[in-house]
This record gives sequence, structure tokens and C-alpha cells, in this order.
Amino acid sequence: MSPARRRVIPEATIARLPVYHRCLLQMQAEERSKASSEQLAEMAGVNAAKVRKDLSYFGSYGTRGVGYGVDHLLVEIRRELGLTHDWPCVIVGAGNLGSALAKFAGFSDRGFSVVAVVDIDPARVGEQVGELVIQHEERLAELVLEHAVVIGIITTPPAAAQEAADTLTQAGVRSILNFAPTVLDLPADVLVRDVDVAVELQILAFHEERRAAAKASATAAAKPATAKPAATKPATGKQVTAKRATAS
Amino acid sequence: MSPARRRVIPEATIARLPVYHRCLLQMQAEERSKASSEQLAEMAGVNAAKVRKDLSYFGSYGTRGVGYGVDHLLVEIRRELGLTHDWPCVIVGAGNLGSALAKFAGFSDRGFSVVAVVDIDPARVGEQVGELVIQHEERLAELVLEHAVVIGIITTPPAAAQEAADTLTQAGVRSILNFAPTVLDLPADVLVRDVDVAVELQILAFHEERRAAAKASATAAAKPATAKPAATKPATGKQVTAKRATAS
DNA sequence: GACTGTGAAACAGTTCACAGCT
DNA sequence: AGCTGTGAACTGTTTCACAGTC
Repeated sequence: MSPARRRVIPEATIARLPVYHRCLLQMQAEERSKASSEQLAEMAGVNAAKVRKDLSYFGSYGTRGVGYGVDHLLVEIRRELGLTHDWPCVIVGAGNLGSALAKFAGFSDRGFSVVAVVDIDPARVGEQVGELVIQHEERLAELVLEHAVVIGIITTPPAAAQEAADTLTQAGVRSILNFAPTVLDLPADVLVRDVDVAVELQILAFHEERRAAAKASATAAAKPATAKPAATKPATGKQVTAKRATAS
Repeated sequence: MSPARRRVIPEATIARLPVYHRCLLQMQAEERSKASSEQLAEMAGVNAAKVRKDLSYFGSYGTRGVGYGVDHLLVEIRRELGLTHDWPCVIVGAGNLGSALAKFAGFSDRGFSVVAVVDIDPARVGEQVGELVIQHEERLAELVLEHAVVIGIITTPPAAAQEAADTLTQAGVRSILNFAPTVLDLPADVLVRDVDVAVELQILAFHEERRAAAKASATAAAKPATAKPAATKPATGKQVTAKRATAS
């Protein structure tokens, strides 16, 4: 529809867009028609300047002195994210996680529909998972073509992930969400996003470990400059909010 | 044990540490005793300079002219990540995802043990999930204290996530892995990492959308500088690898 | 000769601060 | 008066390139 005369958007901005989208949906549900960058920021857990800069990459959707129109902004973000049309996805690996994702309805309302679930274990083929029936992984390429699958979701054990990714790629899939704890080796035009729960836990553990070390060494050291005293209670006005980290 | 005379480590480095750890484990399994930054980099899907810089934050664990000793490096990273001791975790919300995580054994071998699963639905209490029995969410604070839980994993529906987080925080938990699609509002000393599958899918969708737009506009434009022709096959020497993005 | 460790350069992302619109 | 949009300053991260060590 629109001409591709668009600026280059920072990755960090792109990663926040879905969050803004969610916040705006909530505002819409609350019948709010206007939102200032300040309000959106508070809700999204970022600062107002960031919201304004992020949104400005796409155009001037706000009104000075007023704010952003919730409905309008929602439409624009929706368009940018391609949430106006459907994204057929396939899940490879019907283990605990794959099945959980297949059953989970929360994506379909945002345009992501799981059109097939495959597994390599013949014993599992035919089993019902949510609305779908597990098919054999042999049929993966076929299914991708048949349903015009655009996004592949890999939830296999790590040893099987590369092969799944290769099959998906050869069938034309260019976007992969990889839950397997492996680094996939794919052509440069394939976009892979890794979600690894163990990695996340280890990052948390690292910080816990440091906290413990800091506390231990605070016994001798006089200067309390290193470790702040734990924020006793949320302040009245500006809420001191948790350190946040999302997939980039 | 060691004095807290440690440098400040960039977040980006911390996020890669678990990946190096995984690669080293694999090398160890393959009986390799030495690894160069180049080899580690290839395996981890990053470049060699990054590996060297990352590791150098922790000390000089390599030998010039030789590389890094796999076993030694593994011990050091393990220590940094606190994988030498156990991290008791609790899962709040025994839905599809919560149950899948509870059943999944893949964390325990890295020191993360799920010591309890709670849910707010009385009908689910008593149900077996993996090795554990679902308990009522009322008991959450109690369970945290009893098992000295350090990490809380929130897998509730979004509406219930804030309350779960508050309870965890009040019981002393300072690290939260949040799967609920909500921005949690917590004291600044609580570290939250968000994992949101819908967000990940939307990021992939954004890029797909742009690809489609670029292709559409490429009809008129002569310069093929914007979109590279799809890498036909993995090159012999240096592998051109997929764009990668992990939780930061 | 090979490979690490690291300053310095380049790049990316965030925050500031204010001009400009309504 | 209020709030957006954005250059400019700043902070964080990656990459380069090479001196230093084995």
C-alpha cells in the first residue's frame, strides 16, 4: 500500500513498539482517547523522551500541547508491526513448551495463528494439541508451503534445532523464533530471535551472585557508595521502578 | 570467598556469558581442552574480539599464542554466574507455560531447581506437575521463606502478574523472570527480566513487513543495494550467519 | 607464529533541553 | 500553558588494530 519511503528504525525502538501497542490497547479498553508521552512512558516502563523519539521515527502522530490520539496511534503502530494481516506460524517440536505455545490462544488475537505443529516422534503424531493435530516433522516443508508459513517456532531439543531450522529455511521461512538452547547457523537473510529461559535465569543468577558478594564485602568497607541501601518503600510521587530488561 | 574487588561488567557481556558457558560445556563433552577466541566466537555466533573483550572483564584466563583452557574457563564462568550453588525458584501460575517450565528438567542441571509451583485456582491445587504438587497461591510468601527462594518465575495471566510480583517482592525475592505480558511496577532493587513471546513474534513480523515493502518497491528502483540477494549456500570458509538477537 | 588483552575509533542508543506548534 | 519533535551531548557497546606474551 504505502510507498517504502521510510527511515531506518533502530532495533531498540522496534523492540519497544509491541509494548507501546499493548499499552495503547489497554488505554483504548479504558476509553481513554488521548495519551501524552509521559503517560505512555509510565505505562510502558520507559521514559517520556524515549517514547517521543521512538514514535517520531514513524512520523508526527502527536499533537503539540495535547498528546497522541490513542486510536490513531494504535492504527499506525498496528500497520508498522504488520498486525493488520495474519501471520501463519508453524511450531516444530511438540514437547512441553511447544504444546504449551500451541494451546496458548494469546497470539491469535494479534494476528499470529499457529497453523501446524510437527514432531519427529511418530508416537506423538495424531495427538490433539489445542485445536491442532500433531503432524510428522517429515511434512514440515510441505506444510510451510501449503499454509504459506512465514514464521517458524522451534521448540525442539537443542540437538534437533539446526535441522529444523534448515528445513524451515529451505522451505522459504525467513523468520525464526528459536527456543532451543543452540546457536543456529543460517543464511544471513534469515532473522533469528532466541528465547532461552536458562540464559535468562543465569543472568538473574549473575546479579544475585554479585549482590551477595557486595553485601559480604560491605562488612569491612566504610563507604556505602557501592551498594545503595535497599529502597525501603515505593516513594509517593515518582515511583522508583525495577530495573527492566527485555529481549532486544 | 574472593574479595569483591571486581570491575563493573557491561550488561551485554553478562547476557553472553551463559552462551559461552554452553559452548564450553559442549567443547568439554567433545574432549577439546583448548579453545581460541576465534573458535569460541564461531560457536557462540559472535565475533572473536567480542569474546576476548568479554572474557577480559573477568581477568586474564587465556594464554597468548595458545588460547583458553576449556576446563579452567568453564570453572571461572561458572563461578561468575553463580552456577556453583543452587538457585531455588518458584513458579507462580500453573497454566500451560508454567506447567511446561515446571516439568522441564533442563534447568536443574544448571543449578536452578523449581521448589514449588503455585496457582490461584483451588481446582488445580493438589495436581501433580512434574515432580511437584501445585499449591495454592496463598502459600506463596510462606513457600518463599521456607525454601529460601531467590528467583520468582511469573507465568500468570497479565492481570494477576503485578500481585504475584508484589507478593514475591514482599517475601524478599529480588529477581523475577516475568512471562506475563505486563510491565511490572516494583522497587528499584528488584531485577525483572521480561520474556514475552508475543513481543518476539511482533518484532519478527515488523521485519517481515519491511521486507515485503522493500520487495514491492524494488520493482521500480534500479539499485540493488538495499536488499542483498539471498545467500544461496553457506560459503566454504567464513560462514555468513543469520542476524541474531537475544534477550539483552 | 599464533593468539590474547586492550586502548582507541566507530557506532548505537539514551537522555537532555529547548524550539516550535496548538 | 502544555506537550511534541528533534538536534546535541552523553553513555554504552562493538569493532579495529596492534603491542605484548608464550
